[in-house]
Amino acid sequence: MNEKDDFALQDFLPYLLNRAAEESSLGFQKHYKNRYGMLRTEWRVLFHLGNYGQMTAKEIGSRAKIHKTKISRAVAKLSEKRFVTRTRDENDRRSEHLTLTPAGEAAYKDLREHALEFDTSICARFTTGEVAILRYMLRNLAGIEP
Amino acid sequence: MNEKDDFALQDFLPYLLNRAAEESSLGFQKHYKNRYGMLRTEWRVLFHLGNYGQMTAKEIGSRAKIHKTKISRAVAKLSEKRFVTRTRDENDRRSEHLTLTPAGEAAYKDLREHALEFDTSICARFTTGEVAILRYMLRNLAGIEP
DNA sequence: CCTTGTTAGTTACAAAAACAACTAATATCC
DNA sequence: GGATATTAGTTGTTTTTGTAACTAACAAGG
Repeated sequence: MNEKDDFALQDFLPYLLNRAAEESSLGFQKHYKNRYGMLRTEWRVLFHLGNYGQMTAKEIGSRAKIHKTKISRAVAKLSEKRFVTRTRDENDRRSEHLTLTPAGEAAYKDLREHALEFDTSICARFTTGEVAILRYMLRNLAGIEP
Repeated sequence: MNEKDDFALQDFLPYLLNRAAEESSLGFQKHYKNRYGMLRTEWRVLFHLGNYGQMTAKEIGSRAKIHKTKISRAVAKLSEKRFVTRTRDENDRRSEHLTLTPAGEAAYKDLREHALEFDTSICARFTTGEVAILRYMLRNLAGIEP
């Protein structure tokens, strides 16, 4: 039906990347969804705060490349759940500093444990060298500095 | 603020995969979105039909792991745009065979051109060996047979 | 045949994302 | 100082997705 061509859909990188990302997200989702009723943006925010410490919504947004409306709503949810506290910056009263509460810290540590396990189980299918190359390439593609 | 730990968010594969996928999607999106007003699922369906020839919605769904409701809506849109025609299977009148119209074929070829270019530009940042490893790993992660 | 079960695809409704418009605080420049 | 522009974050509205329930056609066992 179709003349021969050097294009194959299953080799197209954006397609492959999306399929792989969807698949891996699905595997990890159940941890934060079932156990804490979180959305993807919520755990990303939680992880950023847990991983890097106190931050403003703005900083999380620019680091994780998440739109500010998504952050705003995620922070509202996390605040409802008493996982983060918001304190106004006294020098610039527009922005507020987000910090994990002890409960938020506990959730973060629990999820981090599962994340680490999940990550390890993925890597187990490949050699150490392959995984290193994958990470390096994905960071490059994602626009994250090494 | 946070005790040392061997977990770093920017190394977590589901996170990296999603970031890389989003970034690369964004780059390609403008072609099918601006030029043809398509959604992601629509171009995927179009590409499947262009790449593999006539298929049913079911087949596309299982190949691309897209839920049937998304396929259904994408096919409806593509049909409105006169990019695909639907013909009932006479032996099993539940399913219908989807085929690209000449207009659909033209759109596919045009987008395929851009896809190829885009893919090439991505690969240019890496060595041939790295790209081969990346594709192999992503196919594995996505659950696509080599 | 005729009940029961399965499958292809659609539709309806709820959840989430995208986008635009908004408020309130600060910065700039005259 | 005061008009104007920017910035941090929020809210409202529209699209898009996810999920469940549905229709219509077929299949199988009795």
